[in-house]
Amino acid sequence: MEMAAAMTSLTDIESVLKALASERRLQILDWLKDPVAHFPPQEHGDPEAHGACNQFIVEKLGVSQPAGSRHLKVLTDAGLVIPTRRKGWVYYRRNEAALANVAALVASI
Amino acid sequence: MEMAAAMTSLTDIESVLKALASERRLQILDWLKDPVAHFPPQEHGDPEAHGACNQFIVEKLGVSQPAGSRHLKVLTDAGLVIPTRRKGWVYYRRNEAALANVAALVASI
DNA sequence: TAGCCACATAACATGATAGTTATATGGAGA
DNA sequence: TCTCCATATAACTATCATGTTATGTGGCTA
Repeated sequence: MEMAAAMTSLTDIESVLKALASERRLQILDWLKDPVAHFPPQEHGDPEAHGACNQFIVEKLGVSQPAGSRHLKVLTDAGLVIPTRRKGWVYYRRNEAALANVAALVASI
Repeated sequence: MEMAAAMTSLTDIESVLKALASERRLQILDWLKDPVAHFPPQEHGDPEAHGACNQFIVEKLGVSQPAGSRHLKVLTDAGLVIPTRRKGWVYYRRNEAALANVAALVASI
C-alpha cells in the first residue's frame, strides 16, 4: 500500500495552480458546491452524490461542448473534481480533500 | 477612508492565481522567505528589511535580465511582493499579508 | 557633465491555452 | 442491429505567456 503523494514540489504546486487559475474553472467549482441549486433536476444520477452532468455544466458555462468538456478534463486531471460515468452521462463532483490540500499548499507558499 | 478591497470575485482570484501559477515565481517567493540564506551579501540595502535585489534574483533564476525583471513585475503587480527602490537598486520582499490573503481565498474555493 | 550600472521597455520568436466546427466513439434503448 | 444522444477527440485559429536580444532610462559617482 502506497502513501498518498506528498505533492510538495514547486512543479506540483504550479500545475494545480494552473488548473485553478481560470475563471471558468473557478466558476464550475463554485457551482458544484451546490449542484441542486445551480443545475436543472436530473432524472438519472443523484446530484448530491455524484454532482452535475457534463452537459448541464457546459450549457451553463455558455461555451461549446468541446470547450466545456476540456475544462472538466483539466479539473479532472488535476484531481480537483471526481467524474462518475453512468448511463451515458458523466457526472462531476468536487474533490473536497484535494481542494483542502491545495489550500494547505498555498498557505505554505 | 476606504475599506481594504474584499477581493472576492472569481476574476480577482483568477488573476492572483495566474501570478502564482509559475514555477519561477514560486521559486522567487520561496527564496525570499530567507534572503540572507539564498542570496549573496548586499553592501547596500538590508536584506532582512527590504529583501533581495533584482539582479541577484535574476542571476539565481538563470534567465535573461528582462525575463527575470518581468517575473518580478508580475509578482509586484499582483501585490505579492513589495519593491523598494534605493540607490539604483530595487529590492523585493514578500508581502506576507497579501500571501495570507491569497491562502484564505484559495481555502474558500 | 560624463560615464557607468541597474533596471525597464521594445521588438520579436515560440509554445501553451482556449475557443471554434467537424467528426469519432460508445453505450442505451427501440 | 440500428439509431440516438452524450461525450471525446481532431484540426484549426486567435490570443496569451515566456523566452530571447537590442535599446532606452535614470540615478550614482567620479
